[in-house]
Amino acid sequence: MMLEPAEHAAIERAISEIKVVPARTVMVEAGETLRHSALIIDGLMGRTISDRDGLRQFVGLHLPGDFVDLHSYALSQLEHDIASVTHARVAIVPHDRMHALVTDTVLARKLWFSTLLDAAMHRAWLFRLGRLDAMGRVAHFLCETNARLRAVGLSDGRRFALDLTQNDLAEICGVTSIHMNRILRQLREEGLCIVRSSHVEILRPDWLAARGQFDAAYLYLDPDAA
Amino acid sequence: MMLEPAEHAAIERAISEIKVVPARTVMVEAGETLRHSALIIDGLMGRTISDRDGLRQFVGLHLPGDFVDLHSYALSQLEHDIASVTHARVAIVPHDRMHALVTDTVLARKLWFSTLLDAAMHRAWLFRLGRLDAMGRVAHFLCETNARLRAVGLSDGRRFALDLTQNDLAEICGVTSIHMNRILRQLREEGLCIVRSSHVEILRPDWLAARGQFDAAYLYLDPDAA
DNA sequence: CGATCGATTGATTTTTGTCAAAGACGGTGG
DNA sequence: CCACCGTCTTTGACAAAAATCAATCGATCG
Repeated sequence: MMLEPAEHAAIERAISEIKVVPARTVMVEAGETLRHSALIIDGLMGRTISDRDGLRQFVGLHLPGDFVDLHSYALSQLEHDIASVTHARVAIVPHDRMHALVTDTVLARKLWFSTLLDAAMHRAWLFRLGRLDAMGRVAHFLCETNARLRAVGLSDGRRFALDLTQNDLAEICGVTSIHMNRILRQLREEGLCIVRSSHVEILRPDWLAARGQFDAAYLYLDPDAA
Repeated sequence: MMLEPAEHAAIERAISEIKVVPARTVMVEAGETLRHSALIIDGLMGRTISDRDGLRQFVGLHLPGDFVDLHSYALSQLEHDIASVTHARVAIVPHDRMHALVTDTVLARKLWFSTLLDAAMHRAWLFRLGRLDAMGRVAHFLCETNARLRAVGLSDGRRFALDLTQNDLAEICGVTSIHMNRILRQLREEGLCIVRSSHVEILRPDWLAARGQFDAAYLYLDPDAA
């Protein structure tokens, strides 16, 4: 989020506790009244909406460093669940301490900005689900995740650790897990990329980006990232 | 947005001009550097992302009263287009005048809140595209639009004017216009609702909501709306 | 070692997209 | 006033994509 050291320190001071969340646990349920937001220290967390049969659609995936539910500060309740994917640790920032933070209008704008980035990512996901076929969706998601992880030093641009099951990927891309399995095999057979549980290797980044019609503009990353 | 009269007046004073946008015109192109935001006075506008063949995916639809690209204030450029659907009039608010507005921290929070509502709607759209079949998507969209129009007095809960072609609906729901046509016929034949260009009549609001698994919570509307 | 969870595969059905062509409708210019 | 035109809607036949059903396989864990 490109915070000044002083801002970073201010946020750190606002942390009331560190919470450990086991893998595959719902941390926040839709409709719950919230009095704090959470910042991911490590692990993966997802924002999910369930249909009437309990089948989930991921509407966002959060990496270490992300403010996972800053939205709840202003909304006070969320219309989706927040669940861990892997084992995770989060820093809890009570909303009443947040009030103090946002009196700094510069920091307030940065926090606002970060929620706007979430919205921009939502829109990219809408494009993905609305206009791409299953393989395109997977390609797009992998490119996005590669870019995001690279921005925080967790990918070298081709390989990165990613602890998602094929079922998780299916819930992200809006397809069945069986179909996801076939798509991953195809990607492997066509030499585009290799996706294993916990690890991704992109063999042809440019081809994959073309297949997923991926353009990183919506991530608003530093242009000079490695 | 539940503004106080004084806040409303402040925003009105910030308007620099009223712009007329003909139907089906791109007002803002992705990547453009923006120095102002727009508030819809009348007409429909959409936020769209095009694929490489120029096929569009709507990632949002804006009604009169909506701040259509408040996001651009903080982002300074957008990663999607903003285009009119019908003929429209918008009020232009220059970003430098916005700076003055957001020194009022209460108003700043309300503007922030309104962008968070956009994000919440994006998430509902993600659910729609990711988990619902074509008929469910249409049902969900119609319920949403009915609820939003009702909130601003433009629907009685069953009938409302809506100037969208079947192709627009298709671009919103992520299906082909041919398939959209078939879905609308089915909805008509099953007695759920009648969609004509420019007019929608919902015959069984509860059935339609069930078919689209629609729950208005994400709109954060006043509970006591008519 | 059995149990469980995730990955994998084949056969089949359902949904949706594609191609091609008409029909309806309003607006425009002759 | 009417013929023409473009846009939107409608329909049918067919192809492609994805879902569903039913197993099997493999690894990990108590």
